[in-house]
Amino acid sequence: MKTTAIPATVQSSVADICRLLRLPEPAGARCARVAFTHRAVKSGNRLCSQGAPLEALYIVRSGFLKTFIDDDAGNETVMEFPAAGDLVGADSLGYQVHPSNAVALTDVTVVVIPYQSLAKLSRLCESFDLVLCRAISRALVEEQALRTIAGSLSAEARVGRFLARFAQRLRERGEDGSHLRLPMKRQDIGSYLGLTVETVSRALSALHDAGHVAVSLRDIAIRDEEALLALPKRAGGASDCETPAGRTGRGAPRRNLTWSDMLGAAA
Amino acid sequence: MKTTAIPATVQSSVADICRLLRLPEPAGARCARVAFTHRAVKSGNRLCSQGAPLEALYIVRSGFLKTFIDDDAGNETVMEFPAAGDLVGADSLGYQVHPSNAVALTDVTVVVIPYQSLAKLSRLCESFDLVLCRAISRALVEEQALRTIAGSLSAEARVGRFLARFAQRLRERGEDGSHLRLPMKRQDIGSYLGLTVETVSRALSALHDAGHVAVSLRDIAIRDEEALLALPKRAGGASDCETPAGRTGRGAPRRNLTWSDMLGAAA
DNA sequence: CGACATTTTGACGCTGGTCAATATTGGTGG
DNA sequence: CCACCAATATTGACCAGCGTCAAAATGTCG
Repeated sequence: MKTTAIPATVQSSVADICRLLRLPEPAGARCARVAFTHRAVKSGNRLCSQGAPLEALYIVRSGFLKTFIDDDAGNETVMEFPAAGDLVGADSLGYQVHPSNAVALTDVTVVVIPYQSLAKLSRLCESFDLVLCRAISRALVEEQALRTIAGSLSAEARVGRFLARFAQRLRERGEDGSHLRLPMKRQDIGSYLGLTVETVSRALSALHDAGHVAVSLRDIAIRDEEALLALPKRAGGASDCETPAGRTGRGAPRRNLTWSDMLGAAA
Repeated sequence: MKTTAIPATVQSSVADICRLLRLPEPAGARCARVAFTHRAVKSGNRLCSQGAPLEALYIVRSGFLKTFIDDDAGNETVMEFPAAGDLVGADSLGYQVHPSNAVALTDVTVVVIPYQSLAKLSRLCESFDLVLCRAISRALVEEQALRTIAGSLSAEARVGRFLARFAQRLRERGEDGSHLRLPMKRQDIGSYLGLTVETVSRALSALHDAGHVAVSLRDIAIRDEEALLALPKRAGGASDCETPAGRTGRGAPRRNLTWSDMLGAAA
């Protein structure tokens, strides 16, 4: 939960934001003037609600959230689990109201970018919008990647990828990644992956029994990340089309490339 | 395929682009100077390829495309079917290379927005980037909506929604919408919805037999759009939680709100 | 310690994936 | 114009993965 290298001020500059987003700062920019306030959200509280008018974008500084859509029947579909450095509210830019809800799964702090100030920013800080574009673009790719795996992988493989991806995101944020504490319920994971609670639970048990992870409630220890990513698409055959024997060969040259492959090489 | 109200010039202004995207033009803008060239792509040819360096964004003027991702095993996952007014290549902005392929399903013309000129545009035409942001944001919401239906609806309901959505998109572009000619194969629809070819075919036959549509190969006549959108989530129960009897009641006040609900009211 | 939420495990059935065969279309050349 | 072929679409039979229902186990909070 530590926000590496970003001081605990109550305001953030454009440079801070780019660092958080892990995107290069726009070229010639005297954006130093502009500063954005922070906001704290306690665990369980909402950051924004579906149907509410668009007021601001948020960039997470610390903690975890869950964004979801309530359909007409009342059941929710989880869209993302934003963590430090993720943009929240990007989906509302194209419309006048928020299409989704965001609640804090842990205590959270965010940088607030008021919607009104976006137009002003275009003048004050050229091509700051472009940084936003790139951040939204990334969210889009993430969403596409998720649809790819949800559409073609078995339940166990989806859960495996979810865990590996979560660990990778922790690593990107400077944490260990070999041990993780999930901030969300099984139900949320299921909704996120297009599965039921029971299936998620069973998949976790199976991965545990196979020795790929050690599951104790929401505490997960990653034992064999390779294996998590090499789980079969459907049934029967070996992990992939390549890798004739064994299971991807233990200590193969590639490390955390697999989800990145799908995302197509980060900038 | 007529590009309503947009002249068949070989260049487009910023205003033209906003009209195509169905987004309001940025406020105070002397963007008239800037002009973008067009490009024609014959049916079956590629607009851009996965892994290729990012060179330009495209906005479709006429025709249909298919964007898809090839995973390591060689099988493709269809992401979108861009039509007139849709942005192609938005997913590449956040990275240095194209994460996806785009091929023309029919003869296609696009407006080319060179990547290099995006930075220049920020100066010449303030908040043009913001228009882009909103277009990408819409794509993101579309993607989320798709995951919602793919994650919770039955095969038949997915195909029904797909057809209704396709008809709606034609209507948004000034066409009839009661009769449509699909530009893509069953296989593509299946990949798009997370189903197999056979299941798509069966679903279409079922919808045909139920009288909701008339299917003849790629020519589809929509007979009861209400019914297409009211198909059951899983199995057993009635169409929804509401609507006690019948099937959503034939000629109910709502028309093309259903997918829009999910998208959360267009701007 | 008791009420409740979350997680796990079991049994069963249906949806939809898989394999296989046939039908229809479109394109090409004789 | 028709024979021939590949690509696409449809249909059928089979069965397994996962959703559903039900209950028990474990954890959380007042």
